[in-house]
Amino acid sequence: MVAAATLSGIDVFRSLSTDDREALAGRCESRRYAANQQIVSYTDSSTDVYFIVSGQVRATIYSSLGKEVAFRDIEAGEMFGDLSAIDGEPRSANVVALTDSLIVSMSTQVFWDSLQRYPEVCAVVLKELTKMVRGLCERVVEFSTLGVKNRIHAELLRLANKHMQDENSAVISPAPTHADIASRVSTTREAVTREMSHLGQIGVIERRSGTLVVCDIAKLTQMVEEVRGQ
Amino acid sequence: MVAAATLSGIDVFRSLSTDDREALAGRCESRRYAANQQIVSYTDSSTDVYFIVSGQVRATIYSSLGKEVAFRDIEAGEMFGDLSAIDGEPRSANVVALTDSLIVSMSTQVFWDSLQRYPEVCAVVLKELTKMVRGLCERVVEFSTLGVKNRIHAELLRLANKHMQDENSAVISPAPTHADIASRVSTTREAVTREMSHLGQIGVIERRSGTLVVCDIAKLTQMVEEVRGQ
DNA sequence: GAATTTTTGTGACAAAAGTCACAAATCCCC
DNA sequence: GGGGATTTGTGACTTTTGTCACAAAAATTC
Repeated sequence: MVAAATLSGIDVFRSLSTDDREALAGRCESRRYAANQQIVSYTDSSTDVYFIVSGQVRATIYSSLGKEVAFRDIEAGEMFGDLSAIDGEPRSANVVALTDSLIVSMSTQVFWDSLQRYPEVCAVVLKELTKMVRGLCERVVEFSTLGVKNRIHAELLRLANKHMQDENSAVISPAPTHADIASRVSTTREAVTREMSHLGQIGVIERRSGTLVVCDIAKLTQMVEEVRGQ
Repeated sequence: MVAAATLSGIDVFRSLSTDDREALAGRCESRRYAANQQIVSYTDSSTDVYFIVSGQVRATIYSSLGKEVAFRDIEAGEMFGDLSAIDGEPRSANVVALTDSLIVSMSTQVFWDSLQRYPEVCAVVLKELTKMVRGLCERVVEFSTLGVKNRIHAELLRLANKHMQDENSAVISPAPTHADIASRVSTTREAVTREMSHLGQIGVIERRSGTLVVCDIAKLTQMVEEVRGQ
C-alpha cells in the first residue's frame, strides 16, 4: 500500500487527478532497496512494473552468455520493467540500485488497467518507449559509424548536456569513473583514460577533486564527428 | 479513401470489427510506390503513420553527418512512421520501397484517435514498440560483445530463422548480397565474403544460383558465441 | 549470346582497438 | 593522517578490423 502523494512524483502519473492517483496507489506496493541491491534479475520471470520514487538505478543487459553492457541509468520519477509487463517476455536486463532507493511496484494487471483507463498515462508510456527506441537507434548508429575515440566524445557530450552550467560548459559531479564510461561505450578503461587525458591536454575537459568539468562543449561537439581524434 | 478490406491485412487493425475498420478506412489515404521510390525522408517533418498493404520497404538511419546504416526491413502488414507520430520529433530514418508497394497512410490525429478509441490497437502498438526496443537492445549488445565474424553468424542466423525449411536448415531466396549483410552488421563487404566462404568450406552454408542455403543451423547457433571464428 | 554491369574472391598492407603488466595518484575509512 | 582499496596513467605488444587493388564469376541488358 502506498500513499497517493508518493505517486505524484512519478512522471507517468503526474497528469492524473488526486483521486485517480489515490485509487491507483491502493493497488501498489512500495519497498526500499539499499545501494547495490538487486531489484530485477534478467533471469527471473516476474512481470511487475517499477517506479522510482527516490534514488537511482542502473539497468545492465547481458549477452546470451556472460558479457555485460551498461544499458541505462534510471532516475527518480522514471519507470522500468515495462517491457516485460507489455509483452510478457522475460526481463531484458538486470536492475541494481545505485543509491538507496524507494521503489513502487505494480502488477502487470494493474498496469494494463491504468493504461486503458487513463489515456494520459498511456500517452506517456508510448512516449517513453519511443524515446527508448530513438536513444537505442542513436546508439546503434554510433557503434556503426564512430570509432572508439569519437564514441567517448559522444558519451561525454551526453553527460555534459545533462549537466549544463552555462552555454559552453558543464560540471559533472560526481565524476564517472573511466571504467564506467568505457562500459557505456563498449571499450576498455585504458582507451578512455588515454582519450580523456588527451582531451585534458587540449583544454576541452578538466578534472578537479571529485568532479569532471567539460569546459568547451562546442569543441567537443565538433570533435564527435571528426574522423581524426587528434 | 481506402476500402475497409484493405485494413484487414494490417496487424494493428486486425482485431477491430469490420465496422470499426470501415470507419477508420474512411479517414486514410492509400498510394502506390514503385521499387526504389522514397516514401519518407529523414529530413522531412511530416508525422503521418504508414501501413504496408503489400510490398516491402527498408528503413535506413543516418548519422549526424552522412554514413548510413540499414536499420530494418518492414513487411506487408507492418507499420512505420509511428515514432514521429507519437512524439512529434522529426523522422529518424529514410524509408524506401524495396519492391512495388501499396501503402496506406493516416494522419497523426487519426492515429491518436484510434489509439484512444480502440484499446486493442493501443495494445498492439505498445507491443510493437516493445519489440523494437528489444530488437535494438539485442543489436547493441551484439555490437558491444561480438566481433565481426560472430556478428555475421548472428545475422545469418536471424535470416535463417525467418526462412526455416526444416529443423536444421533454411533456404533464403533471394540471397542477400554480401554488401547488404555487411551494412546490416556494420562491417565491410570483404569481411562478409571471407567469413561466408569459410562457412561454405565447413559446410554450414551453401550457395546455389540465386539462393543461400543454411544447411546447419545448429552449428551456426553454436558458432555465434564462440570467440574463435574457426 | 556478346557486352556490360554487378557481385564475389583474395592478397598484401595499414590502422584501430584490445591486452597485459605495473607504477602512480586518489579516495576512503577508522 | 596512515594504510589499504580503488582508480588512473602509460608503454610494449597482439589481434582484429578495415583499405586498396585487382581478378574472376555471375547476372543483366540489348
